[in-house]
Amino acid sequence: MARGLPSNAQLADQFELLADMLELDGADAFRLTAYRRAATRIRESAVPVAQLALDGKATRLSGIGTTIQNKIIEFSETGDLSAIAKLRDKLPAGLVEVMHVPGLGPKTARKLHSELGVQSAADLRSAAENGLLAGLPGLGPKSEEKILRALSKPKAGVTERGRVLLGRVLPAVERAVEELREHPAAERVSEAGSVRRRCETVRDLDIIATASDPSALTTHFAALPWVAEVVAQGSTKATVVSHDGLRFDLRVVPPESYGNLLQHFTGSKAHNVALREEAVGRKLSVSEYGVKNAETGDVFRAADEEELYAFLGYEWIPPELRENRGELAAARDGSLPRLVELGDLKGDLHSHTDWSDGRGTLEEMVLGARALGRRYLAVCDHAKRLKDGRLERQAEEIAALNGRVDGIEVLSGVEVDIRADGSVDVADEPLADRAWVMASVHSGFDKPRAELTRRIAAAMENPHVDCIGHPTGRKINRRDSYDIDFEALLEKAVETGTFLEINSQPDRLDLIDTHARAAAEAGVRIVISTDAHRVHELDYLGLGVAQARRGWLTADRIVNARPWQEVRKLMKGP
DNA sequence: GCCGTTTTCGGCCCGACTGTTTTCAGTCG
Repeated sequence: MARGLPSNAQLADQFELLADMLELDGADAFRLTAYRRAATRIRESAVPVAQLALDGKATRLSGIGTTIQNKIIEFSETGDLSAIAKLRDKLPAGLVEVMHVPGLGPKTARKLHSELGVQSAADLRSAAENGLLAGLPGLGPKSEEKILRALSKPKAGVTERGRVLLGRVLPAVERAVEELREHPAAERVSEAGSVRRRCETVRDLDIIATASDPSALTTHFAALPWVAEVVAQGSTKATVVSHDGLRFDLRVVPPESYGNLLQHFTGSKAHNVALREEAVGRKLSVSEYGVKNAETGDVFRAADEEELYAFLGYEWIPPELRENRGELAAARDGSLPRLVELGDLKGDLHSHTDWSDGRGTLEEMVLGARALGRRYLAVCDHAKRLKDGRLERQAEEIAALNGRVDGIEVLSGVEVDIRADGSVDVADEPLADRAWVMASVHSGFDKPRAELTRRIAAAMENPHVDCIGHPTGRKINRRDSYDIDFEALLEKAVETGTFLEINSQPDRLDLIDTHARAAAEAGVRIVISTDAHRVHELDYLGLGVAQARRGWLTADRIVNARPWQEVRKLMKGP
């Protein structure tokens, strides 16, 4: 892999900047859409798009044609885009931040520039404070006030603040849906929005319902015991905030268009836009209220999403796939994957106990796993905490536990550290005695790409290492992935027969969806495991399954969708 | 700028809300 190429994120940022500046310049709106769509495609790609472009293969990604491919090459080789440089001569660079102030857009930003000479957010603030805005055509005192309010909020709308981990909100939204279903006026109730798509973080929680008495349901909702604040409440819509700061939106909709509305409010936006674009080609106009035939004027309303997708010529698409990453084409030709489900998983291959940094005892963890229906549990305490014979003593205790606990098999696993030189912190012989070995990087995250890649590849070469734990090391909202040549590691994983983990911890979910998909396509087998450190964390497995589903994974790619005896056959030879 | 179940040219999602307007432009999701 060539060194010093721009990352996908850097490329995506360039094209978004280019689109913003073109928009300020008054360019054709469809060009902007094209650049923004390409930016998304690049950002979500699991492989380095700069390299793809240099190889002439970036045009294989939908939304990237030769013009954009050439711009990727230009940026990769020169570190700059002449198209952006040209626009910088025409427009002050600070105008982009003006345009991003909530409530403002390109047109208003341009007007502020031409009429008042505003060149930056700072200029905008002083213009507003001096009362200069209200005098402009199209703007009034309310706009001025709104702009000042937006500017006083530090970086509103730019940061990831306000997004909450899926693992935190999922129990809350499931409880809310349950409580609504219990009400006599409720008919159908479903989560919607990003939580239904199982995005790793979400902002608001959307719920869609039908009811015999809509206002009775919204009233019931606003009065639930966990509600701290009722932001808005009408007969068909209510917005509330829970005591722990989660914002819920309930919409009660007519039963005959429940399918249209649930589909619309589940999104994603990109999925809906693509769906509607495809429909336009067949003279159908799709909205949340129905599908209108442009020629006959007939409106099709769907009580179910299945009917809606079928009417438009698709299989029903699982919400986790609705990100405009090829699901529409697959649903049209009947080639959607049959996604893995929580019920497919037979065991959990990564857990900790109080032998290392876990909080539960060996027995508590095992009984907890059994209670959740797991048929096996690998205990993978950190090797560095199992020195001086403790590794062997734990194995004896695990054997004893297997003797007296029925219904679950306890595997004597271990989690070893991958050292800087790629070796692991347990010698071959004791490692060979363990039934299951996870190897993870726990230090030196900021080392250069080549070094980290070599390091993990070396661990994969170890004949006792079965699976790489949390392969990219990211922590959501806290730490980026470490810099690795992911493609090279996929090749190495296939070559050595090493599995990769989807770690189900709410702030890890590592591999992420796009990486997991690329791994499976490359032929790598995936382990979905909890990395549980306490009994209740054994329940996180569903989060890992959700991430796997977002990565298009089927049960046959998942190692622990098999009984332990079959897993052993997939593992590296003795 | 991209793309092809009608297209290599001529299209490109849809509706609500806001603030400013007397019929609409801009912004947002």
